Amino acid sequence: MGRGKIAIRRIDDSTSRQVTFSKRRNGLLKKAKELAILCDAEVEVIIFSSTNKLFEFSSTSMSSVIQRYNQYKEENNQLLNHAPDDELWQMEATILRQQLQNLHETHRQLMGEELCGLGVEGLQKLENQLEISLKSIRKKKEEILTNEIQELSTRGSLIHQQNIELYKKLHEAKAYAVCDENNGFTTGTNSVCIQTYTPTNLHILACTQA
Amino acid sequence: MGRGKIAIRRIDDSTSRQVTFSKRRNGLLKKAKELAILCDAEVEVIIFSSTNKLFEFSSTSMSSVIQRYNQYKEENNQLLNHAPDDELWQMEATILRQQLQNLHETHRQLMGEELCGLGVEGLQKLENQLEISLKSIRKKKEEILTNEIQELSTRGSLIHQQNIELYKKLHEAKAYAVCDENNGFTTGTNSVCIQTYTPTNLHILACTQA
DNA sequence: AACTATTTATAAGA
DNA sequence: TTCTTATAAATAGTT
Repeated sequence: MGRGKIAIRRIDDSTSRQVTFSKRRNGLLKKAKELAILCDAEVEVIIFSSTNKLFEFSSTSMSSVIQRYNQYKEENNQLLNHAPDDELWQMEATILRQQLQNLHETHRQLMGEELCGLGVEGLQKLENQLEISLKSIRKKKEEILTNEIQELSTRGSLIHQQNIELYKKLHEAKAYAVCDENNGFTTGTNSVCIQTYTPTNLHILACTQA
Repeated sequence: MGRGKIAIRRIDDSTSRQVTFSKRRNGLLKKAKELAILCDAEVEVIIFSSTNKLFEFSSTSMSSVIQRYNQYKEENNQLLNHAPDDELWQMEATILRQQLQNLHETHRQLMGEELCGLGVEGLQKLENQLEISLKSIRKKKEEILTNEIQELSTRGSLIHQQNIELYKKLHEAKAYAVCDENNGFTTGTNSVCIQTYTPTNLHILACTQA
């Protein structure tokens, strides 16, 4: 795949080999990753360059794959000469992995994937379960929203109430200030001012703060 | 690289995923081999399918690569090489148990239980997912039912067809029996015989079919 | 398991 | 190393 075709054997030219290594290494790692994602597989790649540099990819954890690999090989080769502790933990891990796998399958079905193994009856049961789930989820959502609205509304009217109080106080303060001014020099305009503040402003307030 | 482009994410259809796995697995192993040869590198690939089958490639010996890998890692992470086997397994079990627990929680939420940890947004996402699931499940169910109906219908008409054939044969047999009585006479009589039988039987048949 | 239309990887060159 | 581009190779969808 390139300008020309090359035979699959060691590239003699060192520079060219280095360049090809870099390109193909990336290609391999990319494809490993894609395979793992696309096909839900556990994939692990280890590469040592001729200059002894390490490159790796692992879809899960490297050590877990290696462990699993060893486990697989041991099962096949029947080289089970383990210390008891080892075996116990290993067994535990195996059981857990199995459980995880089962749960994974159920989970997929709940997500509407991998329905092939199910008959009409199974599908119906799944459907019923999901409808129950939906009902429960919607109820919970409504509950939260209702609460939020309730709270907001309560807080709103509280604030509004405070506002009214504040304006009342403000008004009183102003009224006193006017009275203070009247102490020395009296004019007709002052009394007019007081009267215009009292009822009208409170009404306007109620509108703007609501 | 195919008839169409695909997004790199888990393939939902299980058959398709299986096929792709098979193709890409071969591709990956081939490329690993080529890289090892072309660039004189030590390459190792381990693949576990979602059905837990093992596939592997190693340019030298697998255990030697793993050993080398562990040696390489030893510098950064002493745990992998130095910890006794049972500790490694214990670690693995712990990780698996954690994964199981996480999946369990998600599972409960899909079942409409334990929704307390979720906000409105999370609930909405869950709801959307379940609706997608339901759609997919109902589609599958309908598919199965439609197929069943189709099959029954096909089998029904097949049986009916057989019925017609049987009646025809029966009639012919009777016609010949009548002709045998007329031993040696010409075709004129035969055709009359047939005509008297034919329409009646077909009529009866037509009624049973409908 | 083949086939083939496309997409992707990459060899060569800059 | 990185970019470009012509071409080889891989593979998605189809039969």
